[in-house]
Amino acid sequence: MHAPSKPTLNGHEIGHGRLPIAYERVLNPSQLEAATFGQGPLLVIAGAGSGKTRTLIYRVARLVEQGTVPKRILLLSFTRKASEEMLRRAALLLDARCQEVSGGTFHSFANNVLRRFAAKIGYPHGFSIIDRADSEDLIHLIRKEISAAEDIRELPRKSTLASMFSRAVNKCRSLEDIIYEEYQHFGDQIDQIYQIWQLYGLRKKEHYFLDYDDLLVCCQQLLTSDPAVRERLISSYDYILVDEYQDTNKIQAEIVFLLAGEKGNIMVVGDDAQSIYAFRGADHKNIIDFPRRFPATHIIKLEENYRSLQPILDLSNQLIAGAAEKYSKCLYTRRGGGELPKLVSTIGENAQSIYVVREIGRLRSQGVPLDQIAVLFRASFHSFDLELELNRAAIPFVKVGGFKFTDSAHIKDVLAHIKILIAPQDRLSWYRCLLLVDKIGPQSAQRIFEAVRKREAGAVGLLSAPLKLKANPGLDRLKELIAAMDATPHLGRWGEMIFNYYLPILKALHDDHPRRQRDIEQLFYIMERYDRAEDFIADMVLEPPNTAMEDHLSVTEPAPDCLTLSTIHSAKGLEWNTVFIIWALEGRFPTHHALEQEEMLEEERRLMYVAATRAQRELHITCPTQIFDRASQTCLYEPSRFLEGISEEFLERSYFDPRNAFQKKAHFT
DNA sequence: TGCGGATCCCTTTTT
DNA sequence: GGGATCCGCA
Repeated sequence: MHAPSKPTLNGHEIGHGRLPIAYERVLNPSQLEAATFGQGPLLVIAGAGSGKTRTLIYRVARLVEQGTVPKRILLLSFTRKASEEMLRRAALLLDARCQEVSGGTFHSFANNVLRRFAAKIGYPHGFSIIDRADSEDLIHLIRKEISAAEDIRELPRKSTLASMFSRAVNKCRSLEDIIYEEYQHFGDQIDQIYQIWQLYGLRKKEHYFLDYDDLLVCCQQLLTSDPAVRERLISSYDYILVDEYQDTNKIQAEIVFLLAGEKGNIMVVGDDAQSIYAFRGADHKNIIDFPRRFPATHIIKLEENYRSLQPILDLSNQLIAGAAEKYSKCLYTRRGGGELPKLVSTIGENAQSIYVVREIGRLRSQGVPLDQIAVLFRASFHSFDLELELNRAAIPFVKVGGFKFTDSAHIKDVLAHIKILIAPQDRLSWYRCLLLVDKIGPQSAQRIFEAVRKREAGAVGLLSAPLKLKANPGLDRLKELIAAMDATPHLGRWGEMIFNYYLPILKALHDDHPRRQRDIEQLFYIMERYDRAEDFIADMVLEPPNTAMEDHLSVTEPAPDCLTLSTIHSAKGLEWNTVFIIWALEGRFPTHHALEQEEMLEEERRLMYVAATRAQRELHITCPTQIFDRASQTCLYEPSRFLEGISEEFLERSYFDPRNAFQKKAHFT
């Protein structure tokens, strides 16, 4: 028997015009069962590359084909990009109705629900969503406020505080528990930390701020406390489909449960072996608990892999077999052939980069296009040296993951000027704008903000607020900008105004302003697609462009024939002909942060598994040795523990020295 | 009060 | 190499 064939058009699956889709011809029996499943709860355990997305697409098409109103299907997935892509493919398969399916991330779904019922959660005039950086800034202000000048150094820094709070919320634990379990060294400061947490909650209320976690919590609380709202939402959807269920946390699982209602037409798809978001509270036990919450659950397993050649699957199975928790699947393929995955060690980081560049050269000469090659790594800074080598070799690449476009100072600056107009109570954005003005520091910024707030006249209140300040040309320019923006309530016109105002500031602040200027132009290009500033800002917080700026923002078509550099987290769900995993070095991957805790190590292992299963035909793992690690003050030289025990039968080991090409290597010791 | 320079720290993954 | 903080000068 053959693997089911995929009819394709431009690489995408297509149906047969208006003819019924021949599900049984294009899906394997398990996929078919999932796609055509009727009513009731369904759990699909889908191994890597087993056609999970495909199955979901066909299920959406099937439901629509059978007459379900598209809007009444709710598809929750991990990123908006993923769900858009899914619906696009479903539309190709059936027809444009599929594009109308409701969907998005849990956070964007929660946002939509809360906007509709804002009054019920105490925000009759709406709310703004703050991202992680904003939330840290707010915590920072509180931290400075409450600490007597002498003990501020004793307190955890703002990012640590933010992590503590977020973990407590996402894991549904008390702050005390989190501190005692994961931050013992701050046990003495627990009272102050708790006080900061409470003030943080208060400040958010005062400013109508919701952070990422609040979106989920408020949504869950709304569903729990208001049966009428819950009924309305339940009756809005006939079917709920959740992708990547292994990466949901307790609150998200609860939301799913609350939405399912009596009908329980809920399908979740996931793979416990690919759970890599425990650090933000994801609980892969949600998958295991699902049949308990929905006793009538039907379970389907997808184990046949259509992505990778057998040697890659063998290695992946070996990787996950070493896990403490046993996983109940084993991937197999019917496609033969393929070479053993390689583990290549080099002396130093640069030799690793040179190896990757040379291999990419070889692949290209063999006709593999660059966009079929990816380099994956644990943390985004791991690719710095490689990026230099790629530039030297004139190999174009896009980098995904890590620092985001919206994290950079100049983009945040621009967004802050929009935010003060649409949310004049937003203290953080006011501070940000005011501190950019010459001669204005924290003290003046605070006074000005309070004066504007008292006016209760929106951002233009700045023009009439009584400010006891000396003449300040910079501030006058800001006033002019605000007046002009206020007089022109068209988002499309704001870009130019802010640009003209901000450009001199940008030039004075950053010596690399040409690059930053291009970023800002890109931002305005994205902005043009929006009518309402509120929608634009909300999207920038909830779904910021994921590529790390430069010229290839995802606004235009994906850059043609370009190598992909990506964190493993951002590579989830994707696949390439050839994959390089770099820095498979003990202390880097697994990261030294994980070495002490068994659970974190297990997550690192799953991460390695996710990385390896991205490859279709070739897999190269590299391990630079003799790396001095500043954090531990030691020299790192051991390959990742996940590879150590794997026999020669599954992994070919060699040593690469750029000066005299390759040397085979029998064994590591 | 603002600001530039010196010194200390730590360096992950994402909505 | 970049933040956060401190300190001294204008």
